[in-house]
Amino acid sequence: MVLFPQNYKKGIEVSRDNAGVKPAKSGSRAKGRITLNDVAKTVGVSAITISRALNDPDKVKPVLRARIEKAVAELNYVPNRAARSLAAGSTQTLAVVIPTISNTVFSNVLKGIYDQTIEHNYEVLFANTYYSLQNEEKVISKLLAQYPDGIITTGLDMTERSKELLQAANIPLVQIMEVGAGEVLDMNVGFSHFDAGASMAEYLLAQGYRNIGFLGAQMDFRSQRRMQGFLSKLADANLETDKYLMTTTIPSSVKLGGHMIADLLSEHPQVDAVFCNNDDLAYGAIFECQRRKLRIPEQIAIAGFNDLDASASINPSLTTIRTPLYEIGNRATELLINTLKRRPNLSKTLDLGFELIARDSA
Amino acid sequence: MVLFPQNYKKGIEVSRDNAGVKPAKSGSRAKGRITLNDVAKTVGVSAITISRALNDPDKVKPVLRARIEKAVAELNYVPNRAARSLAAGSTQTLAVVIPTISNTVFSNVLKGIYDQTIEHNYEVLFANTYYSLQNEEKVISKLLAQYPDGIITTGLDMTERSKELLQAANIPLVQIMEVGAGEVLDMNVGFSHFDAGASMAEYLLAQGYRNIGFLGAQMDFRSQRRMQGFLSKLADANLETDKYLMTTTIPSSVKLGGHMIADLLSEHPQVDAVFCNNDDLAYGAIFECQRRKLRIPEQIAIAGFNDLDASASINPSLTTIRTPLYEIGNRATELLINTLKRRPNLSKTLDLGFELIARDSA
DNA sequence: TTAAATAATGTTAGCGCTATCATTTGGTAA
DNA sequence: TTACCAAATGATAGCGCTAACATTATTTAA
Repeated sequence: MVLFPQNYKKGIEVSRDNAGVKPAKSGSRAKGRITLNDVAKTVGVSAITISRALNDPDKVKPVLRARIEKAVAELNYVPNRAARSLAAGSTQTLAVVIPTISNTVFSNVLKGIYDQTIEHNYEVLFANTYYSLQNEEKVISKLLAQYPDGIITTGLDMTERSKELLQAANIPLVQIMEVGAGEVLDMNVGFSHFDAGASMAEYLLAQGYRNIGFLGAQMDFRSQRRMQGFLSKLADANLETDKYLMTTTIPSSVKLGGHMIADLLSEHPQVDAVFCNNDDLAYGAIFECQRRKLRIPEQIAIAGFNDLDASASINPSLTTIRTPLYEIGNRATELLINTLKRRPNLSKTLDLGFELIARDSA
Repeated sequence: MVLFPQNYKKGIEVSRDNAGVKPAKSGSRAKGRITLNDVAKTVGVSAITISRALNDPDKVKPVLRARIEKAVAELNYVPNRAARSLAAGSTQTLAVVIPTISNTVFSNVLKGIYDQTIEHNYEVLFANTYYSLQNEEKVISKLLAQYPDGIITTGLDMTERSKELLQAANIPLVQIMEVGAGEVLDMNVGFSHFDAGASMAEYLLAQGYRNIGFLGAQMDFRSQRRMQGFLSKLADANLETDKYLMTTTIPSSVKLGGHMIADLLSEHPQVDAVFCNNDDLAYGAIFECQRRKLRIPEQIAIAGFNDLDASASINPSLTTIRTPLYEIGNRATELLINTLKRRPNLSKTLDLGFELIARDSA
């Protein structure tokens, strides 16, 4: 039978099967929850012994420990992390600042972070900046109020105030996604977006394309640097850089990719290759070209970025750049936890690179 | 200039531009951070006044408030939420339990949750169950240790122990994604997966398809109920239900969709329509059919579930069921926050429905 | 003008836990 | 036995903040 309490009011006593033990206080601030002291009274030992049994079991005799564990289970005791944090000065929490959770790129990164934290018994607090440095400043401030033991932020570009806050917090920090494109405050894990863009340009040039376009959505700092890397190689080859360039600050989506390539082609039908700054955009471009009966890559080549799930399966399969998203999250968290556990890191900066995956679309 | 502290050791003093004020204590537990008391001393008022200026600004005279805000900014003071939580008995934190963050479905739900929490100044703590009830039990226990003010869990199926823990926690709970398919512990937001499945079956039947297959990945409880709803309508129409059925517990992906339809077609080339339990799977199926030069929907119809970003753009555009993912997260959080703020909710259960989007693929 | 009401600020205690140091228990060697 | 040491457990204080009540300043009403 399950009866869920109808009333959550502070101090309201809710019936529980607690072996007769009731929460000690039900004053106005009491939450009516079982505390360490309740367990201690039940077992007949001091509170600190319960604390030890839970946090450092080896310090408590096995027999007593067993009794404590039994009482904890019976009373449904759940330690109060706020109290623990306050007393111990550590929250076992990591803060994560990403642009938006609803982008596959960052949900993959976050998964990498999550899997590492769960293994080391940390919690994850995340916040979205929605690609705004002002928002970032706000959420950093909010997250720091939770006194995380460490923090991960996205990108190397932030406001001076954000930097100040992070330094004043005096906790390890990993800036993720990008390396080699700005000031690093502490640690850094990612890859070079400039090089990634350049690498795709070189590939397309090597394939013989000469009227090469660029479609960019979102156009955050990293997108811009991918574009710069890309255009620098076109410039090196004495090709047009501005002519077939189309960017927007609208977030990337499949639909947007369709619209953008439509616009580009209506202005410049001679374009023979397009680098989309995100696979989503590239999917949309491919679909739109299909509708226009343009053969890919014969009439127009399409390339993407990130190597998302569908890229290997789409027709034609998408030439793209694989980025180590999960690994970035995972390794960044590893750096953080190593630092927190006073284990040395080989390096404060990890360039995890990228990989150009040549498939059929270009 | 930015110099990041090289040492995070407790109590180590790090130089800061703190207008001469140093953290009060640097004992072994002190984190070397500025506290309310430091601000109070700087401004020359009591700590509680600082607290009020920050939490309930109207209660402090504007002139004084301005001085306090200035001091807070100069000292880079960040309130300690653990201390606040402990003193106030509220953490301003909501816990979220979802199967996996790396599934677009749940990252959309989480975004809905996040956007609502940010507006009301709550924090989000999330955990993944990876579709395991045992994991769910563990993460619920871990999350409750943070004493969240409210909690959102996914689905109606959980272990007895999970239910016990949630009840003992005595905080508002919203079970999301599904309604009408099991015991609700407190509040409930979602839609009927059985009905959604049934609705797609009716549509396909109405279109005249008779050799109708089903491809199911992951096959968690909700997938199963979608399948049951779907098959029940096929049975009503006296059609085969088992013959063209293919399921796996492997997580859904585009690639998997391709493999599954390939397998299904090699066994049963007569299949004329397939309902994929996820759009990802449907994309993969469409791509594979294209490679086999099967005309969609003339030779084989494909339908999906969730109406993800690419579904409207793919060729042919995908007939699917649009599910209110963002809204589920958003409304569930709204219910939770209303409850926490003692505002009445019209209902403890919200059926947000679904919508069949008929496009070209079926 | 003075009392009463209200606004603004202060004092005190305590939220639930753990660091630190103190004490007790049990085991070992002399 | 006694002295000694390690292991196990306990007492105390305090982490940084806010609820509750107390006091003081300011405004308003009579």
